[in-house]
Amino acid sequence: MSKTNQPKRKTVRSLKHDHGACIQTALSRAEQRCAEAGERFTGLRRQVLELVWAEHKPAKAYDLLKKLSDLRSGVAPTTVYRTLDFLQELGLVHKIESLNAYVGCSQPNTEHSGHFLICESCSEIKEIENSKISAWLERAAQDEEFKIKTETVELSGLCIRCQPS
Amino acid sequence: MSKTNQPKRKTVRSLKHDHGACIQTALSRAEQRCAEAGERFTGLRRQVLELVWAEHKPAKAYDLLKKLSDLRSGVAPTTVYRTLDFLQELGLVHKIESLNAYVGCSQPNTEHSGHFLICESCSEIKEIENSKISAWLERAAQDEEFKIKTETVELSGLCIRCQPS
DNA sequence: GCATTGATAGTTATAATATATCACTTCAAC
DNA sequence: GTTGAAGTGATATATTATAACTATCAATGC
Repeated sequence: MSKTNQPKRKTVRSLKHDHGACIQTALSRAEQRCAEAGERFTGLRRQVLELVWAEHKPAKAYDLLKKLSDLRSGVAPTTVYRTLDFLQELGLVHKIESLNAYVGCSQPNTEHSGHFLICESCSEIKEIENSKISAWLERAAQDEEFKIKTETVELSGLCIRCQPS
Repeated sequence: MSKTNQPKRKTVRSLKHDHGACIQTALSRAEQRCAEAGERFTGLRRQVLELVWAEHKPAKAYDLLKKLSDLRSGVAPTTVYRTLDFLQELGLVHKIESLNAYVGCSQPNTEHSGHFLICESCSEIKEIENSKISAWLERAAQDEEFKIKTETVELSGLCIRCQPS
């Protein structure tokens, strides 16, 4: 066993990724986003967002409920769903429709629909920032004279680390 | 009131669209598809598919359950979900993840993920056949060296008939 | 201060969606 | 006609989500 003060490294991701900092960034962006919107970033909202960001994996509402119950009392489904709805409205989390689960948004300051790569093997989720996708989809919709309001784009498959070499 | 034998015209779509024929086409394609796959197109499967195709709108599992109960006895949730799963595996229906609902597939003979335009106003759903979308998404995924297996693309908004003029 | 008010959170109940499991039936192949 | 697999029936339960009402908190004007 190493005697260094390095934090434990458990996943491949963590080899390159300081997740503590990642969560802190998300929280301070959220604080900022709430301030802008004139909304309060309450203890409950902070705790739920922190739990959602605990991993780069989709968080299920009832799993959040269980974890949240360890942190405070009087937690019911409503508590979780209400808070997730709030966070969604501010663009702080996205719902993954194909999994009935939630992930933190990495770009809460820009207006956008989330587009996701979902690894079926390790469950990690990556939000792709490729704005061309929206432009392409708009174009396809225009062929039908359809006016898009929200885009659900969820691509399931294998991330680079889970592909057989 | 007209005295012709024309069927009643209730929706805008029906003015240009012979939906009876539309369902018949879907059913015979399904028969063909099952034969190819060495699967049986049973009465139950036919009835469920017919109900899914009743409208170009998403059909919810429990609504199908109710309607199916009028047609036969011993219908439970399992009956419906099992049959929908079967139809999905053969590519005869798609699930709309953002609505927890099902629509008939218009191209059951070609291998494809469904891409949908969903009107928030009239609920009509159109499957877009634009194969460029898949190519674009592949390209975006390749930037992350991600291997796509299934695509969920659901674009909600307003169809041409529901847009304010 | 403190009363008013709207936003936030707690509480209870229930609705909507989906799966597990086991038993019975049907049907096609032999 | 037997048999074995596929299909369906039946019962129970798990999972996901919302409704409706009450209590508390926190900002504001007085």
